[in-house]
Amino acid sequence: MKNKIKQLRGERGWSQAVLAEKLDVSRQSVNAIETGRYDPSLPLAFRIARIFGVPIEAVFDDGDGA
Amino acid sequence: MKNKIKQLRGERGWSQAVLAEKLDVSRQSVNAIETGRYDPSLPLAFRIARIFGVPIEAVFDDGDGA
DNA sequence: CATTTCTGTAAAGCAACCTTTACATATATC
DNA sequence: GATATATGTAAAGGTTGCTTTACAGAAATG
Repeated sequence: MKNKIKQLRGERGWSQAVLAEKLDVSRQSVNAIETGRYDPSLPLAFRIARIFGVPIEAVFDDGDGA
Repeated sequence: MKNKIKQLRGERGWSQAVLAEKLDVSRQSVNAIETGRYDPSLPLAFRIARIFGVPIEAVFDDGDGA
């Protein structure tokens, strides 16, 4: 599952640590999700999308079926 | 995390077993998600939304922050 | 060059998701 | 009443998500 977290985060000038704090998760979780090591849970995906102010589909992309 | 799977499924006349087959998961998983015992993974949430032809936010609702 | 900030990754452990097998109940149709 | 379909739930086990602690390299700043 691809995502645009790095891009959205960069546009706002937030470090991984800052985003992690806003999301109430560890910095390692942000890094792991951003680098594609694993996908976030659905509740966390909602928080991520809401913090960036966009729909979930604007952050995550399963190509066509992952 | 609340969801409208039961409603969307009912509108289409699909049983839990039929939906499970379309999603490629077990019937028990569909039941557990539908009855709120746990949330689907993000990839599964994408498949669910796509099968119903609606955005993820139209199926799932975390109230305001779960 | 020294220090700080940011990022990437690893290991160990707990919690959540999802599976298979199995049983119980309800409703419908014969 | 018997059979079939639909739903709800449980237990055990594997996989994935997320944590804490820890180390290392890259990039900025003094």
